[in-house]
This record gives sequence, structure tokens and C-alpha cells, in this order.
Amino acid sequence: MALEHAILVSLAERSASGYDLARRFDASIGHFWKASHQQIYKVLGRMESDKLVESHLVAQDGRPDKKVYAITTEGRSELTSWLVTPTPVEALRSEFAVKLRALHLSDRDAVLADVRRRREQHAAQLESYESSAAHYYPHPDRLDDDELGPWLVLRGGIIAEQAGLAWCDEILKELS
Amino acid sequence: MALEHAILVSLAERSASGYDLARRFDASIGHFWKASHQQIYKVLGRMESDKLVESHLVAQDGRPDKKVYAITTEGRSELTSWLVTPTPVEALRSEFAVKLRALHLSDRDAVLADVRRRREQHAAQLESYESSAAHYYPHPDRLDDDELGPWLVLRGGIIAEQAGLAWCDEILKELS
DNA sequence: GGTTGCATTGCAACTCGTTGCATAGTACGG
DNA sequence: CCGTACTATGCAACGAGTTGCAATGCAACC
Repeated sequence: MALEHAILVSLAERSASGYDLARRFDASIGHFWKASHQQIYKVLGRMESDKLVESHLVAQDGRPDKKVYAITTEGRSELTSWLVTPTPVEALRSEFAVKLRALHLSDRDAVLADVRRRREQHAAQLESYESSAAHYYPHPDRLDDDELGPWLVLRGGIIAEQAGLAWCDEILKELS
Repeated sequence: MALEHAILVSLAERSASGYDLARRFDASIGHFWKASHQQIYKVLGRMESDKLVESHLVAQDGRPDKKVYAITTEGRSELTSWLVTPTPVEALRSEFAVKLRALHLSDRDAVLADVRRRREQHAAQLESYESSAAHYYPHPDRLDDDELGPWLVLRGGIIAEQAGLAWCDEILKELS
């Protein structure tokens, strides 16, 4: 139930509608935890019956009404207790690694093309993270208290993409 | 349906029972694609009705009978066509990143302890990969054709663990 | 005037994977 | 002789996530 907690984190920062949350997940948090709007609406519904969040309707002009969700006291205590429980290291799960392992059964050129594609995707993602970093945190040596977390997460993304890139480069070297 | 393909890869190398497969997944392939025995039995059953694999019973002495699965021609062609289709880069999904993002809502010492724990796990995994590499591939500059894939996969694991380790170290530095 | 796109919420059906349980024979240590 | 551990297979229930579809109403573009 990690989406539940990701939503609590997001709502603890600011109340939002399901639609807003879906957009936030497309942007910041979503770099490390994707969620579709269907999934978000479903989980929000369950969280409301569990009293972790509460909602009220907000009329808007020129747009459909929206249902703004806020975290409850119970939600906050659930969140803080989750925050201090140790996190199991998630197993890495890579379809690409399975394919690579079967290299001797496969078509070398197809694999090469695939690796090149992946390399470009990692490079693009890395660039996007780095420009986010430069834009939002121009002075990483002087961060506010509430900036440190997001900054470290961004650093994690950068490190992961660099690793992905390095792996692709190593594969390309071996295959050429 | 990636487990299906991982099983096909494994059976293409050698026929095996569900139990054997579960152990293989605990060892080599499983570093990058975990699967429980329940899951494996279930998928094997479906794959048999889909004619991707076929089984026959083998009696053993002192042990229960086993059902040995072999890949079929149809399974092989499914496998080769899967091998040449491009692989989407899997989104990274990290519960830990979500927690880290909420650092300002959290208990600094609890986070520190968690990061230290994760650091140890990455270090242990890295060491295990490196000793596998040293043991199975003592001469990485001279690899057989069928060794290159597994070697590159292992390299991917090493690179990923090093990245995980580097991230932990960076977090520890910032939090101290 | 028609099409496209955005904002907003949601349902239904499905796949994938996890957890817990059941069964049964053998081997081994205390 | 008893408990534990290994080999071997499987079912049932559940949770998480994906895919596809649907509705409505406004704005902007051609």
C-alpha cells in the first residue's frame, strides 16, 4: 500500500483533488512512484472510508466541480508511523536484464538497437533531472529544511540514470 | 507477462520442473526477476494450456515424482519474437524515495538508521555479485558466446548496487 | 460548425503478484 | 520416536496496478 502513503505525503504538503494529485504524480513524486488517475481515484475512495482523508466539493466556474481531499489527524498519525518504519530494499525487476541474459538466443543487431534506444531514454531523463536540479536548487550547499528531502530524491534519480547510462555504454562496448 | 518469458529463457537453456525453476529464480535469473513457487506453478499451468511448454512426469526414488517441463517449438518462436521487440524502460518505483521526500515530516534519526540499513544491504549484495563475477567469469576479456549475456547482466547488477551505495553515502553525508 | 483538447470523476474487467494454507514422503539430528 | 527441514505440487483469497471505456462541459482553433 505504498500509493496510499505517497498520497498522504502529497496531501500533507497541500490538499488537492484527485485530478491535482494525478498531475503531481506526473511531475515530482511520480518520477519515483507512477500512478494513473484511475488508481488514484480508487485509492482515495478507500482512504476516505478509512478516515485517512476527508473531502469537500468545490464549485468552479467554467470547469466541473472538484472534490478536494485533505489529510485527517488519523491520516497524519498513520503517515508518521509509516515514515519511521524501515523500508525493505525493493528487488530490482528488469525485463531488459532477462532479455540480455538470453543474448546467445537472440539477434545481436536487435539487441544493439534496443540498447541504443534505452541509452537515449536514460540520457533524456538524466538531462531532465539535471535541469530540474539546476532550476529548483541552484544552491545545493544551502538548502532549506523542507528542500533537503526532495533534493536528495532528485539526486537519487540522477545517480540511477547515470548508472543506467553507464550500463548501456558497457553493453555497447562489448557488443561492438 | 514477463515471468512467462523469463521461464521460457530458462527452459530454453534446460528443461526443468517447477521446483527446479523456483530454485533457479532464487539464484541467477532471480537477481533481476523474483518469482515465488506458487507464481511459477500457476504460470507453468497456463503456459502448458497455451502450448508454449509441455510436461512429463518423472519418477524419482526417495523423492516425490516431478513434472519436468520442456519448451515447445511454439514456445521457442514466441521467445525469439519477444527477444527482438524493444523493451520499455521500466519506471523506477521506490518507496524509500517517497519517504525521503517527506524528510521534513519525519524523524531524522529514524531516517538515518534506515539509510544505514539500506547501505549495508547494498554493500552485501554488491559483494555477492562481485564474488559471483570473480568465480564464474575469471577472465572477462575472454568470454564465450553464451557467457556474454549473463556477464553483462551481472555487470548491470554491480553497477546498480554501486549506484545504490553511492546514493546512501550521499544521503548520509547530507544528514550528518 | 466541427474537431480537438483540457478538466474532472469514475466503473469494470483484467493481469500480475503476494500471502497463507494444504498435502505427502523422505532424511537427519537429538 | 519426535521435530525439523527438504523435495515436490498446488489451491484460494486477496491486493495492486493496467487497460479500456464513459460522461460532461468549456475553450480554443481551423
